[in-house]
Amino acid sequence: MDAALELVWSQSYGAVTIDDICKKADVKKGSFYYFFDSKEQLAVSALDRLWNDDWKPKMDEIFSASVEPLERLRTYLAGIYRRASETKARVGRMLGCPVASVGSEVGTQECNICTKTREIINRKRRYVESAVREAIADGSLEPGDPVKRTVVLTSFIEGMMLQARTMNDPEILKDLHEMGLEILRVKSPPEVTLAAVPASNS
Amino acid sequence: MDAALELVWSQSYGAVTIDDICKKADVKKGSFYYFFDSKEQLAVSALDRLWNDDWKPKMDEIFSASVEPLERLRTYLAGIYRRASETKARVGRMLGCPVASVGSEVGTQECNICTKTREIINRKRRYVESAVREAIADGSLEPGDPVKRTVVLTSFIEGMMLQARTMNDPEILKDLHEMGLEILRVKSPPEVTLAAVPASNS
DNA sequence: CTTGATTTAGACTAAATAGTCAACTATCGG
DNA sequence: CCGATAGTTGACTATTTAGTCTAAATCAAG
Repeated sequence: MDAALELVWSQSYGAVTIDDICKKADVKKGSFYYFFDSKEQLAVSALDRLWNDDWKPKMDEIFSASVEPLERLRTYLAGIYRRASETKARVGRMLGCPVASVGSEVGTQECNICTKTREIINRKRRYVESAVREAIADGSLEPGDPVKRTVVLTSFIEGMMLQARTMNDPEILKDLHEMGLEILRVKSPPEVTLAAVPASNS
Repeated sequence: MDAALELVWSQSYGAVTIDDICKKADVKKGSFYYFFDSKEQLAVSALDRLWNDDWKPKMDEIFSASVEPLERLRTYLAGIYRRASETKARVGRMLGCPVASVGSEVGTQECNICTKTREIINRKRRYVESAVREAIADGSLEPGDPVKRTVVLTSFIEGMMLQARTMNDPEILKDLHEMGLEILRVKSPPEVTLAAVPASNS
């Protein structure tokens, strides 16, 4: 599953063959088919694992209720550019969001992968939405519909990631944090925002 | 090229084979290789044609200098949901932006397709950017950096399209127009905006 | 019509790919 | 140590796929 994720993330779902995955994982085809029926089933399992073992814990930490809602969003936004840069430094490529990439690629085919990517995207969104709702309620964001505000923010983020991947340039994400806060309509002026930034590395 | 575009758009670049394209175009392999060296070269030609024969004329019309800058942006935004719905009605699927989909899929491979998708995305952006710049200059948008404003808007749009494709639901784009104007920071209140809409079908 | 150039057809090869299978090996509870 | 279960292996088949090649067909101009 790790090998499959890496390959699919750095290339695309369609470009990766079962032979590639077996080679990368140093496993023979027979072993592969002992555990999985097909590439599709493997992809679903791998995405499921990605969510449960990697993303969910991280999201639970970032969006912990012990942190102020606006601060959660700040931390989330700041992490995007940081992780993209790290990945680019590690693999030499701007990779973007694997779930969005795969989701877009197979989204027209109504396979099991679609169900899984949709599920993960919706789960992720829920974290953002509840933080946005709370932040609007506690007055740290301008009043408005939290659902729409979340749609705008998450679409913006996905669009930025998509573009960074297409252009192979993580630097496109440099101002994502700042732009994201602007989209969110933070009440306090940017000067105050800037002064508050050091607190985000807690 | 038409057959290739249709297939790649409705599925993905990796999922479409030369045989598929030949079958769809009702052409034999020998003919294909008489005109093209490979699937990649065909894709580049097809994307180039898509831009020159389809997108560029449309963009030139929408972003005509004879129209007020804000009005250009309005028309552009309104067209996205409309066309997505039409396509969904025609092919039964929410397809999104073919250039963005292909660009994301092959973006990590540094092939000729990448160059072409990047070129098209940049060209498209220039239309939006100049309209945003003019709209800020003439006071119909709040003051700010037109480049950043454009990045935010286009990323938002691409993110929405990506999501609509992943979810196979064009209705996600229903409020794109309104949300886009909010992101653009239109100066006049939404009531006035609403009253001005009928003028957009000119 | 004739000729030469362009285009098409379809059979062909070689490689890649998905998927199968029976034999083999490791592990683990008793 | 035994037997059983779980896991591994590599060779195997069938299919798909990219790409080639030659002969036939079409076309355009004199």
